[in-house]
Amino acid sequence: MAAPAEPRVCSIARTLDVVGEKWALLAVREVFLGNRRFDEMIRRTGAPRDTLAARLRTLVEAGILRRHRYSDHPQRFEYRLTTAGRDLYPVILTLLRWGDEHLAGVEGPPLVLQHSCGHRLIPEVTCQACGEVVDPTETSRRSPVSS
Amino acid sequence: MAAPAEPRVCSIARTLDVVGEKWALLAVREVFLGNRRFDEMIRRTGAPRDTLAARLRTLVEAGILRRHRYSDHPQRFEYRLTTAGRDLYPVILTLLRWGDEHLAGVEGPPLVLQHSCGHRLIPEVTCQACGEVVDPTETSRRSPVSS
DNA sequence: ACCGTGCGTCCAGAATCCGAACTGACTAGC
DNA sequence: GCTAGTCAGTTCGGATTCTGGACGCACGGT
Repeated sequence: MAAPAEPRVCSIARTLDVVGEKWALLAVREVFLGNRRFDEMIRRTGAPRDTLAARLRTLVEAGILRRHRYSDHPQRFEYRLTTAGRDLYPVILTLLRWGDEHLAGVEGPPLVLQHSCGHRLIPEVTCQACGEVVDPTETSRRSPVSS
Repeated sequence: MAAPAEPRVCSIARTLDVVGEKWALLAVREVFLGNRRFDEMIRRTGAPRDTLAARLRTLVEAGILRRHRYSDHPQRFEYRLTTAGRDLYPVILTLLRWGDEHLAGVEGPPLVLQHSCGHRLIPEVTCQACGEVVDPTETSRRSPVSS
């Protein structure tokens, strides 16, 4: 009986289950940029209202966003990042960088970030232990749990 | 005439147009892990064959994967990363890390990577200019193109 | 000739996404 | 008071996309 080798259990897959749906990360992007309200997100992302509403629900359920009431009488909510949501910043940044490098038109990157050190922010992924920039050829797998 | 404020032009959105579809990044993950063949990817990702075939096509069109013939007579192809594809490694790593931190079960991360420096790889996103770990509170927007 | 493997395609149904219109609770202007 | 406008969604029918299962085809081994 040939082992069916069921789908790899993996944090990448699990993360994509949560933020991999269309518009999810764009909603998170908007919150990072300070646009926390529904209609503003609709305008800035171009998502259908319906879809955005569904996405925000799942992001709240997943603990990435938090619904915060900013008006009582017409009940109005805005969406804020939780700690887990803020931890998505590296994901956003690496996506941004890839797009800047591989899809930027002649006009260059449409959104440029500035780091507090005074320079333009160019995000790099480094090894926490040694600080070196990480390259696929310099990493290997380490004894997984067996399966 | 209220400005409709059309969707933000943004490298994140553009990147997601290319790799944001379901299964796309899992296919790329498999190639990073060395599984370059169709059936192997099917087994390891759990994607439907049809969907994977479509995804591989778009990834090839997008210049992320390259089809490489490894057998002539039964024409057989495997999928290899292009330079642009290898540049997705940071995206994969940040997704992995987020999942490890926020979705790992009691068993801990199912996939552990080792860096050539000898330590377990824990990827961090740092500023190319100053080397500091990047925090959302320490970045700001820099003169966008106007819109 | 027959079975198994590798790499897909084809198909029909299910799930999801889409845009536009609508609701409901207000606020601002006249 | 009446009309407009804003905000945060929901509802709706139609368009897309995903899904799993069956099928096709070219081998290779026995």
